[in-house]
Amino acid sequence: MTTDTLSRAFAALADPTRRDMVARLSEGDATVSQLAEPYRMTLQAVYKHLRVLEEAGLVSRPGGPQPRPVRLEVQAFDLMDTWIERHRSRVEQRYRRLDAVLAELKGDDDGQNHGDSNRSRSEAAGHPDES
Amino acid sequence: MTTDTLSRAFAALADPTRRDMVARLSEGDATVSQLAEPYRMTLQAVYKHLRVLEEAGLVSRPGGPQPRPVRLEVQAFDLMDTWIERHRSRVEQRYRRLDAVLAELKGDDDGQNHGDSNRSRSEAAGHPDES
DNA sequence: AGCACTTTCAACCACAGGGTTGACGGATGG
DNA sequence: CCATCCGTCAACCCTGTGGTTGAAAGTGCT
Repeated sequence: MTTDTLSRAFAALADPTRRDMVARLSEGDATVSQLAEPYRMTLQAVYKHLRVLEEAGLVSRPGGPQPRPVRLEVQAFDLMDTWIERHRSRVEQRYRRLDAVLAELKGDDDGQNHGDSNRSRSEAAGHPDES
Repeated sequence: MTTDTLSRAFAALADPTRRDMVARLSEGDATVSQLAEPYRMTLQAVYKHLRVLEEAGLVSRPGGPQPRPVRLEVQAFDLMDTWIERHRSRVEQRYRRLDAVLAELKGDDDGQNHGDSNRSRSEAAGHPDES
């Protein structure tokens, strides 16, 4: 309902069937029944999956209602991609910086980390936003 | 249970709270209680989220049991990233090829698409695998 | 109009998932 | 030893979701 696009996109791809549909759609558009054919579930179930993908913005349905084609929508992928990429890169940066620090003080300190190494709780961070 | 890693990874990131945790962990390791502090839910709830992230392979818990740190695990992100990237690129290739075809036969055919433009159901494709 | 086919809606069922409360093991510190 | 904080497990509630069946629309063909 109030769920944001990113959540819906990730949730949509959390299902193997849906991922398979996306995989097949990446090869070319298809109608609902064409999509449904390989699976052992009902056409209605497939249709429901389709709705999920649609509401996640991963898929669109252009054309008047008959053999209504289903088309992949790339932009939603970009959303997830940039999200993942942003945080992945942050971690890697942190690793690089840590390696630098380790190289800096070589091997003088004891190997034990006393747990409270990161006392930097500077920003309140009381906001579960997405930035 | 029998759910594959990719499904778990996507499902894990489908939750805003979990995504926020990942975002914060990308800035540095943290303990369970440190992680829990900003949210208005119980520590146990946060712990559960943590378990989800852990079973998805997005996070690891090194160190003996005391202020057990939580650490981001980048490799799982690579999994999702490559998946997304693979299919995104396929669609883009298709678009390029389609543009090429359109350019090829410029404007001779009628503008109406009779719906059954893609009769190419050549490959059986009856395999819901992940490849 | 009538028939066949494809898409869509609605009601229902079983189960996974986010959240809670309650209690328990294990280290830390008086 | 006893208090305490942290992490963890378990039972339970409620909602969301994947799947079903059954029935309705919309369109194409004769």
